[in-house]
Amino acid sequence: MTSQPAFRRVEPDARRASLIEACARVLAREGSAGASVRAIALEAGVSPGLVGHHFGGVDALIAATYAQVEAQVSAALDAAVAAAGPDPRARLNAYVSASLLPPIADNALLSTWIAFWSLVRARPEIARLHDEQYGRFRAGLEALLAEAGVPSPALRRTAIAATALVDGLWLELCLSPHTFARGEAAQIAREGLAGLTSTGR
Amino acid sequence: MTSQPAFRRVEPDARRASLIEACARVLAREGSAGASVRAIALEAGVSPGLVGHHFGGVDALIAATYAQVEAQVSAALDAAVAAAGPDPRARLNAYVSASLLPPIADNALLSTWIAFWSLVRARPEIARLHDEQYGRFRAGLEALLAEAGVPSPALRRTAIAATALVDGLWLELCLSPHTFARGEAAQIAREGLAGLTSTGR
DNA sequence: TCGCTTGCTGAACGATCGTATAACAAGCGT
DNA sequence: ACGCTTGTTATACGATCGTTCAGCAAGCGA
Repeated sequence: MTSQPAFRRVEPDARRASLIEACARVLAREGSAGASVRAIALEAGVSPGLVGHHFGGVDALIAATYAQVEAQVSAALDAAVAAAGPDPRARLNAYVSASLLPPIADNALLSTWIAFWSLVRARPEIARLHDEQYGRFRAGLEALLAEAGVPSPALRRTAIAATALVDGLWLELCLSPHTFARGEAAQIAREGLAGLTSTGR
Repeated sequence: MTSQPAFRRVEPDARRASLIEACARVLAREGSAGASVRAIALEAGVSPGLVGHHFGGVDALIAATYAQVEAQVSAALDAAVAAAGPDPRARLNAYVSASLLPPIADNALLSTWIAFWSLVRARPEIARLHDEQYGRFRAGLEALLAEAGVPSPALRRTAIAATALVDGLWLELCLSPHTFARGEAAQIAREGLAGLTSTGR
């Protein structure tokens, strides 16, 4: 009778990725308060010591998870824009709509995102990542708005408003998912965007 | 030499109010993660045991703090609307602008609010309070929108969009206060509202 | 097949968490 | 002036937190 190995050795990059995924799942399920080293390690099926071994501390793991989630969202948005074709208005709509439809407007992803928000004020590293992410999101939106003919002076304010609209819908979608459905949120965002760009002059 | 009293006896209601204020300050300063019984008691200048004595547990204190902050915000918004006079459009603008100007768009208040958001998913009592608060905010907005001539079919969607716009601006105002100023946020909200109501048809 | 590298485990540490409770004392009523 | 009510303190308890580290073992290379 040959006993199976008590654990599997995995190369560091793969293990780090596995821990990041587990961290995202815990953040989604229990919020930032429940994202303890032990809970994450249990979720990943490894011992608690591994977090310190691969990331140095739980803060670095959470920051890495933020970076990875943000990269996923950015990639999905870029893909949606690319799939929308050349029409500027369609590309703009695709950017905003995609933010509020699967796979981005996924319950787990939104919960993870709000957990990050709650950490911004406490952890400077998370705050830095947030600023970068917000800047990127708004810059992408500004570029699409410019393509769509929004004049330069109104660009910044329109982009801020549209970002706020999307973030606010994300927030409510996450906090009380029964208030409205994902499809309705996307529709509201599309209509709202039309209003924001029409009077932005 | 007469030694001064080691502590002062205060009637329960006043002590509860004092603890609620201390809780709000801690939430604003350190976020939800830092709102421990001991930190709150230290902030209030009392012993940790008092929290359990007056509220039964820290969860009830946080819920009570939520309720009190929400009541303050509601009162301030109602006052702003009342001060705006009879014109429907002015009342609507006052409602939205007041949400993004002092004293509501105060750093401490916004930080407290985001701390509550981060607790919604973890604590059912907070989730219930949030649903009530969100419903009230949206209902007030719907009433003002109806006054301002927004047709009934578009009422719900427009109110959701406007609420999302305000929440999103709150969020960013709180997460990275250096991105834009409070006054700019109020201006963006006013312009955005004009756009939302013009094409909401 | 065996040694070596190293990913990994699991226990232990001190700090801090929320809560319960016995003892204390402030200050009003008599 | 003194007893009584009760608001308040201080301590203790068990659980859980993040982190550390000595040692085990997986699995590749020789």
